[in-house]
Amino acid sequence: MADLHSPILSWYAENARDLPWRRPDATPWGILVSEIMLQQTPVVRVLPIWLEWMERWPTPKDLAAQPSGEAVRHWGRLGYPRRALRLHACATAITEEHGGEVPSDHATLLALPGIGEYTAAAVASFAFAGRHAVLDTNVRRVFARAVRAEEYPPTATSAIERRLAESLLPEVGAPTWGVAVMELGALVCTARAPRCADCPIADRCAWRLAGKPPHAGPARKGQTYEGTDRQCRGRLLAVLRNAHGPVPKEALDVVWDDAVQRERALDGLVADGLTEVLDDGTYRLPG
DNA sequence: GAGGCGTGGCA
DNA sequence: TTGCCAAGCCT
Repeated sequence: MADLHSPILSWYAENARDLPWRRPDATPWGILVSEIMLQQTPVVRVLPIWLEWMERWPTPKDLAAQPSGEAVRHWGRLGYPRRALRLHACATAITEEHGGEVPSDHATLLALPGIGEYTAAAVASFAFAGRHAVLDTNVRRVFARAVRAEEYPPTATSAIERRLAESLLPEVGAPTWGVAVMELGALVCTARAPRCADCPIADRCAWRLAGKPPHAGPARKGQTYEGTDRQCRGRLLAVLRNAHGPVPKEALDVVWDDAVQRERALDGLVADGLTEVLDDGTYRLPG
């Protein structure tokens, strides 16, 4: 395989976006928050929320001092609000068990709520200059195409992908390499309409050289949303976010017609810790 | 390992 | 218009 490092690193030096969590003054906490917010969520939607969080809660201790419901409220419409809850739990664990400092060790990060394999590697790498393979959807797609001549990576991350990513990890400069490949996947080697004309490794991309064969395996399942419990939960939680105190149940009833589904969704929100029922039967974000 | 979990923009 | 997709994690 022809070398990928030089062209990708050169491309990144010229084309990297100026994102606040990539600047030299970004703290490990800021980087951790950005990684959680960016899970399944585009940069443009994360930016304003991240800036607000950093001003409001510049350290883990600041967030831990607030009720978890405040994290959910200021999550806004980022989606997957359980992430806000887990970030709050993260802040509490960091404050109580790690002296208020974000851990630098991959295994310790992995043990924190809401932090999985990818996020642990990303924080250890980007915040602490650790040498870890960061395998997110962008990196997996770039390698699937450039090396394996496949349009898309498999559904679940495989051992083969991990070995490949680790074998490509430079001895020096692993963090920049990781973010560079991610950026290439995000801006050029995109899922739907890759901009091969702008790609620094187009001349050696196995998938392009093979004539860009379309994805062969089983169709990748798309997720429906209209009419699901998820949509219902989103509407219910939006009511609680926008209220500044407890709301009567009637205020929730009006946002979803199907009573059976509505009750199920509401019970789910309570079970997940995203909603609290008070003694008088009103609802609010966790206080 | 498959399914659940929000939201909005774009091809 | 409507699926598809976006720096995943947890059960």
